[in-house]
Amino acid sequence: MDDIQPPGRLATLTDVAREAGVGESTVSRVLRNHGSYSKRAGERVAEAVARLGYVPNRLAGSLAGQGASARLVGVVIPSLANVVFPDLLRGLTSALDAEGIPCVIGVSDYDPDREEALVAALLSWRPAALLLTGLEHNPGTVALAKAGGVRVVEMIDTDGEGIDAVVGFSNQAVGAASARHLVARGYRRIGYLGHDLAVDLRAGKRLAGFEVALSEAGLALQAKEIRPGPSSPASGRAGLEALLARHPDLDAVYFSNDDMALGGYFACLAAGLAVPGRLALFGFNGLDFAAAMPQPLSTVRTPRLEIGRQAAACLAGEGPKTIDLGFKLIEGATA
Amino acid sequence: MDDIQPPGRLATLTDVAREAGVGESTVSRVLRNHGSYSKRAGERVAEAVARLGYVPNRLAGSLAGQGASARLVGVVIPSLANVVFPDLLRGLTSALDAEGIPCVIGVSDYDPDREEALVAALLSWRPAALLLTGLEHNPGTVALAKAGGVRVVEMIDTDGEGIDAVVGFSNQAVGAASARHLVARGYRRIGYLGHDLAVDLRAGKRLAGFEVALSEAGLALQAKEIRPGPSSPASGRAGLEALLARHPDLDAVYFSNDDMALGGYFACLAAGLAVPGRLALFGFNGLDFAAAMPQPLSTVRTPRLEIGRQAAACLAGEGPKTIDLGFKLIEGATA
DNA sequence: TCGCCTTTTGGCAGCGCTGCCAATCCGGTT
DNA sequence: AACCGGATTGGCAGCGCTGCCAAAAGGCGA
Repeated sequence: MDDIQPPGRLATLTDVAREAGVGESTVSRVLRNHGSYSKRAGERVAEAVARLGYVPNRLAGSLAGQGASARLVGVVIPSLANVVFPDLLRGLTSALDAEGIPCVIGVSDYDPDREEALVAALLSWRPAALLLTGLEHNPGTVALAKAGGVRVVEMIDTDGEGIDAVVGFSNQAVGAASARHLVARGYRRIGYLGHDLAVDLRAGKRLAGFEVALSEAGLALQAKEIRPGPSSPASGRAGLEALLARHPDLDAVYFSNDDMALGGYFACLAAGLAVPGRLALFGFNGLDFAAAMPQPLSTVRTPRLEIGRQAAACLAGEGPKTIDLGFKLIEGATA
Repeated sequence: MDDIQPPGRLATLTDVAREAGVGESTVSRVLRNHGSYSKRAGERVAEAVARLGYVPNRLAGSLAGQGASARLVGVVIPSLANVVFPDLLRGLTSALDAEGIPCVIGVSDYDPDREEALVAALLSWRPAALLLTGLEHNPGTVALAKAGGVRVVEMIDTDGEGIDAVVGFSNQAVGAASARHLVARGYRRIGYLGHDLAVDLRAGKRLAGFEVALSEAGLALQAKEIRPGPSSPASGRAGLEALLARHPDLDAVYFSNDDMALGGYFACLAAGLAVPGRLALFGFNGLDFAAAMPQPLSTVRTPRLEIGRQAAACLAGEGPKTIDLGFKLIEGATA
């Protein structure tokens, strides 16, 4: 622990070997607990490590090791502003920490070109695996990922073809289930309120599934309000007010997610509209606050943590694989 | 782009040099745009790179380079469940992406021992800098960080001594300002509702500042309810119900953060308590939903993104430095 | 055409570690 | 005392790249 380094230079494995009076290979074997070594050697190395405050250099280790890939995984997510993605990371890190594998993250801001650049940047660290969000990528991204020679896991969305492994649920099915729920409850004049679909493709898939199920019931969406920018309660509140101003006769609104729905709920409270008597609200994600509302929000709970965990478990595997973790419709009291 | 690699082996800089008919050093210079090279050499290298689908190996690059530190930063945060930390990461990555520096993250779960382990693990990647949360760490963590020879930036909290650079705001001052606001508004029977303080030390500092300011006004906290586990709207709702059951005479409640306050607000709505007439609510963080509530939440807005950005800016700097980014009291309509 | 200076270039050591291989050690046999 | 097999050990090449240096190539005025 004492700082007896020659200033400016960190201890190396060679220093440890000298200090412990053993060979480099022995130190390496002891530190990785790989191969056989005597108890005595183990002790001397441990002492020397403590004395020098040695921290192994994994850059060198990974470079020298078999396959030259690092015990790191690269993760590209579109945003950190939407709780969904931190939740995903949460599941991931909880599973990966157990193995001592850290995540290197990149945030694409929903921009496919940025995603491609991030994938290239992350691959340059020779990660053991690459985790992407969604199934839609630039051709260049796919080419890079395939050529990179790493396991690729795509998270969240199962509606389409994956590069390698896919872990998530069907957004179309979520939309369809949501629509069927509203129809079964007797709602007929249904509107949609969402954030930018061109950007959040999965929200678009949900809406597509929603409309299909609606038309199967002989209904059609009465109104659609798309707000620019990311989803948020503020956007949901303003959006619902705008939607109702244009279509006061709606009896239910399907939101692109719970954040938007919370804003919608606030708009109803502020305007004194009875929920769900005057207007029913239906969300998506099953965030924490949904259950704490005076009337629990009707929504669909997605297995976000579990997706992260399963994605981590997938890294070990081989070959293409799709894991559909499903979702759970929460009846709630707003629809 | 075509996949003409000898199977299983990724192209190396030497391959590119051969393909382009130039020396390795020239390729290196071209790729890093460092040193001088002819236009012709630049073109030939660019072509070879494209032809081979070459992705540089930064493990090797960092190992060979000066100082042998990687263009990576290590980040340790206590949690991903609380929006605050993703926001911090958001600020960080937005600033760092511009420089092409990715973050390697570790999540400590508010456990100092885990934090220490993560710091050791991250240092083994020889990051250019280390970003920690808060000022309280194990002695071992501090020793590692100091010996690691990297710039250390501690984020969020400025109430205490930092290792190197510190970027954040004073949690004590936040608590004091919150108390003064409630006192000025005429509230006298004030309670506190928080999540686990032993774990979230910064919430504890806010409460300490709050109580000091209260006593300076000749008042004292009437009741304190601490809920185990992390903060959440559900915990806030259950907590407020418990608190009011024990102390029905409170006229204001200070919450450990906005999530808890939102739960409290829902509890009031459900119980038909007028806010702030019957009970005033005061939060912390200034999250997005606070402004969208029918009555905007009275809270304190913290510069989370800015902390991340400034922390990134700090990495370049030298020597100890403390940046207090302050906070903003949002009057709102709930207190 | 020649010499001189600047730009451009390639060779090669070495970053810190791991994997391989051959050397050494130890305990029990013959 | 010589021998044997397994456990333990150290030396060293090499992972892919960068930094340094000396060599080669141009440019230009005399």
